[in-house]
Amino acid sequence: MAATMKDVAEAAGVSIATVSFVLNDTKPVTPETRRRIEQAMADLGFRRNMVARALASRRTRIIALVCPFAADRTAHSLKDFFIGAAQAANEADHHLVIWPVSNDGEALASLVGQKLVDGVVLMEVGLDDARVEVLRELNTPFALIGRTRDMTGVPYVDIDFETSMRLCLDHLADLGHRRIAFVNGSEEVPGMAGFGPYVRTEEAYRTLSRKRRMRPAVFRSLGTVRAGRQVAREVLESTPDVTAMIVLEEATATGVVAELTHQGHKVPADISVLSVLGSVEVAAMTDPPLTTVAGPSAELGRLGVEALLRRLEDPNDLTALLRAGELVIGESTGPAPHR
Amino acid sequence: MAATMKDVAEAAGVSIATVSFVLNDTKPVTPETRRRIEQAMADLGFRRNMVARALASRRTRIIALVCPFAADRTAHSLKDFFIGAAQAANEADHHLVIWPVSNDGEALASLVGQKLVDGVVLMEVGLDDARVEVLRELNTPFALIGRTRDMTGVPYVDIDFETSMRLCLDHLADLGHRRIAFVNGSEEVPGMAGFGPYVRTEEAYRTLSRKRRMRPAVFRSLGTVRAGRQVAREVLESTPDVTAMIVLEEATATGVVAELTHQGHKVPADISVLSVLGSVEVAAMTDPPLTTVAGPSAELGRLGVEALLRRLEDPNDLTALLRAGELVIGESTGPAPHR
DNA sequence: TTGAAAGCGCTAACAG
DNA sequence: CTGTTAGCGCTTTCAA
Repeated sequence: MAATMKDVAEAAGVSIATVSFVLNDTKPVTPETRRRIEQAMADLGFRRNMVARALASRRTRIIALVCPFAADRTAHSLKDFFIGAAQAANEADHHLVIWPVSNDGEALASLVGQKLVDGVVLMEVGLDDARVEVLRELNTPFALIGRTRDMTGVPYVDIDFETSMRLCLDHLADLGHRRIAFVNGSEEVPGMAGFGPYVRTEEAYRTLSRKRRMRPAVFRSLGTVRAGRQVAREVLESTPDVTAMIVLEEATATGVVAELTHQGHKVPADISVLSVLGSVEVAAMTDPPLTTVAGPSAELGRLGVEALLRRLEDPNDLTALLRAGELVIGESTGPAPHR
Repeated sequence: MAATMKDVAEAAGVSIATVSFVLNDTKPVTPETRRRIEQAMADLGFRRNMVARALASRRTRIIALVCPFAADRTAHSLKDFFIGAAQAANEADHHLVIWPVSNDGEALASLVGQKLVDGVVLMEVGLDDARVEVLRELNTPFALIGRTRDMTGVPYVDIDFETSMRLCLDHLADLGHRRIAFVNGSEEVPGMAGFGPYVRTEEAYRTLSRKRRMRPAVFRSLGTVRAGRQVAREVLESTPDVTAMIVLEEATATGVVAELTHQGHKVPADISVLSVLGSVEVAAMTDPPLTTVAGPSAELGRLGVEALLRRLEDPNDLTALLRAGELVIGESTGPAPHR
């Protein structure tokens, strides 16, 4: 069977402790001894048993990514978070386990209690999130992707909503738009009340609009294509002087473009549409392809893991990182029409 | 700190072995003793340490999902595989780790060598896949999502391409279509040569077309919107009598619809478009929303894990499951036009 | 039906 | 610089 450290020690004619020292680089070892040990490891094809190591060292080198449970009501970009997080973990010689757990404190506590993971990265945190309390009480190291209301002492990474929104408004203002509507997601959806991105993008939109002396016009819509078509009609009826729309949920943005076109409005000649914090893939799928401020999903997954890993090194580390989306210009935005 | 079995044993006035027996239900225990032990566990808030259990039992109860590395060239549905797999694992009291490993045998071998996981589920397997050989040599239990050329002795779950394609053709034939093109993905992409879904859907399309005495017309396209627009033009030029198109990559399908509409062809009045093995979410995003035979992604993730778990119970278990997509009727298919 | 004890493979004092 | 050894918390014989 697979060689153990004992086998390596015997083959190299040293004690098992010495093998451990070269493996972990925790104590000085004569070059010659080291060489013999490394030779033996190579000969035997030795690979260190993670489980034994974890038990003895009280560090499993596994971290958990807690993600929303529902496969359906879940952003396209979830896969980017996964991949980004898993890669960051792998690069640091850690493993990433996926825990699809909804807002269920008990389930989370039970998983954490298994002592399988060194720490937890929490996704899609709400402004008030029960899971954060659970983790705090369990004394488990954790980091958040997103923010709760009170972030004192909690490491997190999140989207820089203000900068992201500023990118949208700058782009549209540069094109001469002065009457810009914002279509937010709907907090009516169960579990979405106080959802950070909804709250923060809207706040940024309102603040920045006023600063530019533009009258805010906020609409809400479910994150579906159908709802997007609906809200497009609403906007046209209630605020006909709008020349551009910033849309938060990408499916909604898609519906908006479809409905505008359907009603005979040219995008972007008559009205511009900009998708904020969606994915480039989905943005590319509409006709015309959406201009978007793409959400930094994979990066956030990576940064969340890295924040947790730092915290594991240093219990006082307090990462607080914001990352803005990136403006990817498509064909759904153009100069404001003369009216 | 967290209570151990020893604590429970002491509190219940029994030996640690007895606690283990009730925990694992491996030996008969007097109801009274059992009660005392359960009481003690409840009082102490005992939770079994997974790592110690794993080391002693030589079963970690962790399985790995090996998924494509590249965050970009990766289907929207990847997240569904993840969630389906993670849920299935959780339900069976297992954990799922994500290993983003491309076709790199050595990396995979190194991960497996850590003895962290009991088995591996491989995604996106090609007709000839190096990783399968690696796993076989390492003597690691594994299951495939997808199929290699030679599947003797290998447990797998995969899409039932023939039935999925039959659903497409039936649907279109029922609507009176007789001249149906198929737009395949492109094997020109590095790593996509011999990609199972490409090979098998095309084969099914050709076979079934001939059976119905319809002349096959196969096109190939990269899985992007732009390429979809391109291929739509190709089809129109080279095969103007086509009244329906079946498109494999969903981004391509999106581009096809956009281009047809753009060129003044009404979908579906002039030409029907059907997306095969895409996601309902993306299908809903075009205008008109695509009819699709939706790929069973979450289910395959789940079934792949379940196949592996069975294999772990019984090394001779040989799961071989095919699951067809599901026809979700949108508004991109309609009666064949009179010509 | 229960208990004692020997590991699982490694880490980390401590001793030399 | 290297070796000895006591665990990590649990499973699993074997004996009682």
